[in-house]
Amino acid sequence: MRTRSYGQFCGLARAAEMLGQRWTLMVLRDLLVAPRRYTDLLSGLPGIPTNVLSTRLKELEQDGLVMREARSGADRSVVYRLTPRAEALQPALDALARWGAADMHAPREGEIITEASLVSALRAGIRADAPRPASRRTYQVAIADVTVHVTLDTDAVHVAPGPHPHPHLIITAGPELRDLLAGTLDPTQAVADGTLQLSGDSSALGDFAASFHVPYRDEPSATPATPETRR
Amino acid sequence: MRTRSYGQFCGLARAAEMLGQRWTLMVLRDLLVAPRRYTDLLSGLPGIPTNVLSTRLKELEQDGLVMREARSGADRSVVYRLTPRAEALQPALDALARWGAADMHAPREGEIITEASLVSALRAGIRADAPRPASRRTYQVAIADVTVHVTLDTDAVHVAPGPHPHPHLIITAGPELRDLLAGTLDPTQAVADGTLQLSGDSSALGDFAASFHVPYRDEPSATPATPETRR
DNA sequence: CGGGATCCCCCGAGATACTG
DNA sequence: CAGTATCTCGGGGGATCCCG
Repeated sequence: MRTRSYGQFCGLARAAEMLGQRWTLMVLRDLLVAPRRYTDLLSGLPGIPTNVLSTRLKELEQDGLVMREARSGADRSVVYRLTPRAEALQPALDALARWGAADMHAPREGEIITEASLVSALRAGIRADAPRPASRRTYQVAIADVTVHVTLDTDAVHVAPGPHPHPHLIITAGPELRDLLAGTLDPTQAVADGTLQLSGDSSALGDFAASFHVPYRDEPSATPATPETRR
Repeated sequence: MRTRSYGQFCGLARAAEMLGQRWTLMVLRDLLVAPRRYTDLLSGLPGIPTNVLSTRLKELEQDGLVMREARSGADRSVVYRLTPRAEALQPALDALARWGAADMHAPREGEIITEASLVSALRAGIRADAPRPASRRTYQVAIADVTVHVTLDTDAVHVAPGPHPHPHLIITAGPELRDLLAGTLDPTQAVADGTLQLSGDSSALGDFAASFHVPYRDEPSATPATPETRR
């Protein structure tokens, strides 16, 4: 049985009817990163009950947001893939993610970072107005056990899961990467004190930092030691 | 007791934790239009149980999204007003509303149009790239029993609830206004067949139509014989 | 009359076990 | 691997009641 309608001829109400169920946005976030199998989704969303995931996938399929691809063959796996209709959610989910990130400073007790959460955060933070580098640059970003890669093209930014075969620069960090995206973490100092670890062409870090921006709501008053300027 | 966390360091998860409860987005939509009293919200959201509205308002207040203003004085009314933090949701809710409107053609059985839904739909549909008129134009838009007004300034578009004292043009329509926003309703023909009723400076209709755009997902090819198909 | 609080019922979510 | 089955429990739907 589907959730009751809100009874209004309203785009936001329609969206809320399709997306408002618990875990639905998280499932879509994961599928926006890449098509996933059932168990991929389970492991990427710790805490989701299996019956709830099962129910959500059926509802999303019925709403025309998810396609279920049963692969017959060697690996009899089932892959869930977003429809174009669901992919059109990207701008809206990015806006929501930016809003939610505006007062997300550090992980709360027990909060983890997943591949999908990192890709989602970076995609949401791509600045349209960023100066693009003269030539393509590639990065690998690692936090804890998740790795994603970023491509700075001369005309676009791409974020995708997994490592990059030949990145110009490998950035290894912790949740403090959040501050780098906000512009409240001085890159050179962060490298100096080990918050950020670089491997490769360190000079490419500036282009990376300039390509993203996820501001905090109330720019925290400069920490005494680091009077960091913000944009 | 608040809803459980998703356990991830993720802006979208934070947003979902604050906004994902049933009716929350609708309450915020109404408050984005104007501060409201408890009974205003009840009447603007037919079907919401009073205990749910009460609970949502408390949660929103605790999350720093709503301020409760108890007016002592002649009218001892309580007014709920959004905080700046909640007003920052506007772009995200607009994006969601556009997405939800993309396959919202006609009202489903029993669906109504409220003041907040109309203001919200128009605000979500403001095109940033629209040509602005040489001088300010004002409109009053009426559907069924709700009336809102629109101001086309030379550098911005404003949508607000209620009538306008001296509109250049009064537009009276039905849900087919949705098709006008999508660009699939020919204004001159709609006026001719009574779908749109104008009162005032009819020549201002073009500027109005050009200022908004809420496309359908699959743009239905302009049906030459029957311009209007769905209802 | 505005602004809720209280009650009951039931569905949906959480947790876990089990199966094709 | 990809779910279904079952149970419990909290939260939403709906109606009514209460208080200043």
